[in-house]
Amino acid sequence: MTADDAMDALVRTTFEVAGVLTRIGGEHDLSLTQLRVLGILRDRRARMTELAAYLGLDKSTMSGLIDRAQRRGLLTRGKNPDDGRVVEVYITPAGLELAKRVEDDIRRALAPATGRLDPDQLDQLVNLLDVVLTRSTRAHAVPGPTAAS
Amino acid sequence: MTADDAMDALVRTTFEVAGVLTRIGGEHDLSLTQLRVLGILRDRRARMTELAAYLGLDKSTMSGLIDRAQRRGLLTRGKNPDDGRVVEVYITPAGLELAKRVEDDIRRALAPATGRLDPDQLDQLVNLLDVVLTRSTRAHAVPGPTAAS
DNA sequence: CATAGTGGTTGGTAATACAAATCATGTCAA
DNA sequence: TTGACATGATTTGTATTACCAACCACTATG
Repeated sequence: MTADDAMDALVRTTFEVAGVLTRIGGEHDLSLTQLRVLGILRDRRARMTELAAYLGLDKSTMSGLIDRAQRRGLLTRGKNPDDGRVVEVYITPAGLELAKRVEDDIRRALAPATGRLDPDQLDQLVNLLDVVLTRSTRAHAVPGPTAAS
Repeated sequence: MTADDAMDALVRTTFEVAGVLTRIGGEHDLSLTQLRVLGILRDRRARMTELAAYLGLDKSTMSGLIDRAQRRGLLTRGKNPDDGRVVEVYITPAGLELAKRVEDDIRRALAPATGRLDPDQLDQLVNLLDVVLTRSTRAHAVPGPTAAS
């Protein structure tokens, strides 16, 4: 029964957080997907197919998405010298700045929620979610089930 | 710092779970939003404005959403005898059946993830997420921070 | 070097979402 | 009671998101 409760809590949390992200994104004229793209490109560059695969979208969807973000000056397309077919996408300074602002807003928006937990509980939550997020089947060296933190 | 980690874990979990829901929904020709509508109407009926407010969407968006679902025979529109302006939306037997199938699929899809946690951990996770989801400011009588389960 | 494969874009269509305008019904005050 | 306003929902118009199929450009392989 508890597994069902957990599923329920996860799904409700998902909608709740997605709602917050959608709202904050909207305040900056960013869809949830654009917000994700910006988030990904904050750290690293990526090729179109890579982005599409990561986001679970079709290549053609990426083209339009990147088109619009590029038109807004948030991203740039560049060529890969080793393979003329590849298009690599970078974030621009303007994009980076926007990404930072959005991240701050998200932090502020979620603070009341996470703020209801004390440091120990936050640690627990992070550890538990990390386990849930583990993609592979390998045990992943769970960092102490109950003896955590 | 841990609050940021928690935020990060929550956001990544959100995208992960949303991805699963989108995939499963897609297998049944349901968008994430339609899936939510179906989920809401499983238990109770609702009026258009109510649904829109709950989902954070515009009323006009709801009209189209309900139109399509109704055309598929998943929902019905009914009139409220007390107020002629109000339209109430019900789920149909077909819709209920689909909702159940989808829920099963979601359960199956998330099982590997939640299955990595033992009963105690599942309890912890549910409790922690419940606290995070608490909308109001009241302390909500946290059911045992560390002494849980 | 021809052929097949890979990476992206283009064109077409449907769904999602918003805003503004509209319509029908309710409510309230003069 | 009726005129003015408010509320609930739909309609219309537009942009975005997303898919698929077809296509173009470039690589790799025989």
